[in-house]
Amino acid sequence: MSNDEKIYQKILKAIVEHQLPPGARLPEDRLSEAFGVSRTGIRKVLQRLALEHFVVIARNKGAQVNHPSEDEALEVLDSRILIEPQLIEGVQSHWNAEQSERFRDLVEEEHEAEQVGEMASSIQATARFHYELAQLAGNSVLATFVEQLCYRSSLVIAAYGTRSSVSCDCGDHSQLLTLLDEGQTKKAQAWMKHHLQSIKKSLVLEGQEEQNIDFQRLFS
Amino acid sequence: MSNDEKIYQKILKAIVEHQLPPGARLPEDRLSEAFGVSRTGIRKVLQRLALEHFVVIARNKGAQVNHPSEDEALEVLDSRILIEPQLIEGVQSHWNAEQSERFRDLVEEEHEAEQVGEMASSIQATARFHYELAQLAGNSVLATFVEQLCYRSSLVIAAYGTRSSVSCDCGDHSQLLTLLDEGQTKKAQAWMKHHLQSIKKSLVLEGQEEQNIDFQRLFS
DNA sequence: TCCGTTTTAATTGTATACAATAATTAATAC
DNA sequence: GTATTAATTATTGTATACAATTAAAACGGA
Repeated sequence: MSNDEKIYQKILKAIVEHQLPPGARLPEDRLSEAFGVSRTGIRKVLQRLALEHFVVIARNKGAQVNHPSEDEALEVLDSRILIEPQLIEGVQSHWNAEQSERFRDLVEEEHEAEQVGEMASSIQATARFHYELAQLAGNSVLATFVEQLCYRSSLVIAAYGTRSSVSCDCGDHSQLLTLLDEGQTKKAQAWMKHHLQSIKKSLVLEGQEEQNIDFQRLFS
Repeated sequence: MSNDEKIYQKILKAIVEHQLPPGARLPEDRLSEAFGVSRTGIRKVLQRLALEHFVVIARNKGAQVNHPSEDEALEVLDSRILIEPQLIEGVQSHWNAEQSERFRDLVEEEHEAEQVGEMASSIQATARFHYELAQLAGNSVLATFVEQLCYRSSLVIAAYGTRSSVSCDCGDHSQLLTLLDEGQTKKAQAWMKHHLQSIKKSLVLEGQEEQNIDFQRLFS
């Protein structure tokens, strides 16, 4: 893996794991000395992150972690609701014992992270479950798009998520695996749709956005 | 629009209109003198085009117009087949006389370009019809993705297309507009699916070669 | 002529310098 | 003391220089 790619991965990880919260500034020189490269390499990475909507770059003002709008948040989830259930069919056709075991390991990782209370790795593992499943459907163009949507979802959850956004109350991913094991494609599709919809519902879209503080009253 | 953006648009246009054929090399210094900027700006644009799969960059070997593999070609079309029909519902709900007229104008442009035999603008207009329709569905995340898929389709057609890939034999886009006018959502969905499938079928999957390009004249 | 090696040229990778712009602080007038 | 302006600092935008790498040409021996 190239050096640029490693830097990209590290920053992206920090963003989706909420170590760099939405709105955090990302000055080029600070990053360049942190990673031990010149600004040139950092700029390249930031441009990429901007194209993928993980950061926003304002001319002459630099980059900061994207704080998705409410519209963007909903659209990201809606996109997943439209695509991911449709991929189940392809997943089912590639399903076998080996895959089943591999994904159960992933679910196990999710559980462990959640038990220990490590929000960061829990989010990471959950996203990974979804986009590795997408890869199995056999269309890498769509799989890449879903992967990006999963990461963007992490950012959305950072901005608007609640506890149940991470470990949603419709049950865990192992239920889906069981349905796939049993060859119940339709039910698996329905499960996936419901799963994503419940994540969407768990978002709280209000409050912290633009709170216009009335200093007059506050200090009178 | 920033200067970078203008350069990006021009190169992208040249690619999707087949003036820069798949496989064409894009040396940084040649482009930088053609556009009158330093290599820095050109590199930025090339990186973006690479992320969007319009060019491929090989380390120490530079960029060239992507020649999509057969797999990629099929996956791009399959992605559209999966997504675009699903957007019809949202399109229908936003449909009105004004939109109808706007899209009929677009179809008119397609016809004119085709009459004159201008492959380039014909391809451009056809892509535009599809992604502007996608925008109407009300999900800008998906619309952006569909837009990219449409442009990538132009590249696929450059590599594997035939005459009927651009002006497909299942009839023109005005048929879809009529269905939308009549509120026949299901039929419109089916039409869209069939339309994209017939484009996919029109591809002939085998290869060809490259040539030499005068960047100075192309971009002056 | 053909093949392999060596040398040369062309091209990209990375760092740095300087200019342009925005943000912050200091200064001044009222 | 406050508000407005000026000066300073910090940060990004762009071009260029040089190193690293690859591709191409020249060369020599069989």
